[in-house]
Amino acid sequence: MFDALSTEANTTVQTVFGLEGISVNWQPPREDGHGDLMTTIALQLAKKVGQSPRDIAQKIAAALASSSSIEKIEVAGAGYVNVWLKPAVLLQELKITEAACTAQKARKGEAPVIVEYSSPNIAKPLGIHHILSTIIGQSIANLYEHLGYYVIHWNYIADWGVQFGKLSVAHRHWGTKSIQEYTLDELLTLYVRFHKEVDAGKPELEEEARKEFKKLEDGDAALRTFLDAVVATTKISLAHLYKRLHVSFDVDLGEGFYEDKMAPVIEEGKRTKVFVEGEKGALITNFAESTGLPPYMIVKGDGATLYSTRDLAQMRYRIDTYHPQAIYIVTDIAQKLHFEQLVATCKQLQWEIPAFENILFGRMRFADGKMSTRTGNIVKLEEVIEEGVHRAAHVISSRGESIQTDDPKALAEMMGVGALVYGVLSQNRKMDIVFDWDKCLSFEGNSAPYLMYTHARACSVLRKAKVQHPKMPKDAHTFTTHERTLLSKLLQFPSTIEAARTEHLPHTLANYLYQLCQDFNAFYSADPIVTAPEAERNLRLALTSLTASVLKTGAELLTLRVPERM
RNA sequence: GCCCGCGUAGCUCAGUGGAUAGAGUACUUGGCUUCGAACCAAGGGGUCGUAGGUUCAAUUCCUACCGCGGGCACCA
Repeated sequence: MFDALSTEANTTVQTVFGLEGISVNWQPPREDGHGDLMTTIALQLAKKVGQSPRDIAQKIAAALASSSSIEKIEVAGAGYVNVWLKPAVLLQELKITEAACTAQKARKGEAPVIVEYSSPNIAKPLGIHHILSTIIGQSIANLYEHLGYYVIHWNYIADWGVQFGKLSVAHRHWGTKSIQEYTLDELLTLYVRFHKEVDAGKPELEEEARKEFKKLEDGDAALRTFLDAVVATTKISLAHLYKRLHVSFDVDLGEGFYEDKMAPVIEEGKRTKVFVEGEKGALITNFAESTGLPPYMIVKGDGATLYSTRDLAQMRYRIDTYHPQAIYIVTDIAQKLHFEQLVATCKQLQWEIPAFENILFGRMRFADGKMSTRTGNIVKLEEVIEEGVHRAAHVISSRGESIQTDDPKALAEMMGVGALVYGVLSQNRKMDIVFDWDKCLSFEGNSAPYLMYTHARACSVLRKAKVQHPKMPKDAHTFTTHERTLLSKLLQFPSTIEAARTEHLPHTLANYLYQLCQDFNAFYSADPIVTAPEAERNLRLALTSLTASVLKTGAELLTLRVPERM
């Protein structure tokens, strides 16, 4: 922000105090009444320069007072320097916010960023907890894309493993129809039945399932057909859900894809002695004691492969095929160790891997215990969405005449899905969440409908004024407090999305949008817009229009949608 | 046992090496003859888990402890 001022201030401080390489850390003040920008540079320099913070601050203020961009500068408190900028400077700066509302074109020739998220299981409906990886991942991918990165949205589908042996066994024993005809719910019922029978005294079923899966691994054609049918059923259901959530993928390779890509990796590890024999004939990697990492199993004692084997093969495949600049994998915190071991193993294999981060989020659980697909103790994502849309429809119909939308059904969808998604994205992803119907479908206060309402309200003002794209005035005599507060907030949009991308924290954007709404609504109720004198009217309409653009852009980055009427 | 994350208002959560720690919700009030009241404005409510340490300045960084959650070889 404000490059000209920054340069001027740096030069000033360096000259006045004879210091090299000092740069002034300008920040937007946290509270009103401290100007447009503030700095604590005087406090930081006090010891180095051997003067009191207030004296230093006074000297900086005196030197900068004549700057062409500064309207007022003052020293406050222990030695803060607060700056008020001239209206023309602030209005000029808003152009950067305007530009930030348009997605940047992908930079040519730049290596891709792979974002892996959602990663559902096959043959089971998505549970409510799947919303976390799905939405957090999509919003992070959106941020990268908006800021000009070439992003590969990657869905790593769990379509391999002993669970298919179990499913096949369950189908053979208790199946009621041909495999293609099952719904996901029915497949889940079969899976739950399997575990019930095991627990009820048929442990031999487990062994049967393992053998069944071994047959699949050995290329049994009938089982392959079985698996393909189940995958097809699952994908149809997923596609439907992803569409409602505004989530999309470029690649959706399953674990099975890596079946023939693991052997070379295992060979390489053996040859380089990175993989060594562990207990019961298993193949493991040991790490230096300084890493604090426990051994990592690559191949089981019976020769079967694991998650880790496939992830190594996948790493190799991604690097060789896409040459990505970064790989980000969005998973819950329980997988942290696994990915630390994966990266450490890659290093021991001397693979040159790109920037890598396991983007973690907290666990979701029920107030009365864990979610478990084994027992069927699962709240389905789709039923939560349906409930949200249902509740939204109820709110809409109860408002009767005051509703302005011409499509209540679409609005209910937008609100119901939005409430759920906003609930996830407005809090720090690292926090654990206890599932609660009312909490995750909130329509009040800091929630999706508040953003939607504010956007609809801003659009309504522009309709009333009969202007579509009002131009931001080049100058203004003065600002009201509410104009200035709103304007400051609008200025922060570009740095907010950049920080949300860098830190992989979409909730910082959600919180910013919420504050923007608060500032706009306070401005709206204090300052007349359409009926104001011409100069004020032009400025206020332009601020209203820019607020609407920022809200829409920001919301869409979070996978939300906002209406023009509601 | 070892390792990781979290602990902020009654509840649900933001936040930061810096000025008086903020929202929502709940409670108490005020504001529609005026651009959308799904809104705005005002009020009460806090030993920022506990104890030390570093710093001009710590709720923020470091250490220990307590509480909760997770992980620690044949699941993913």
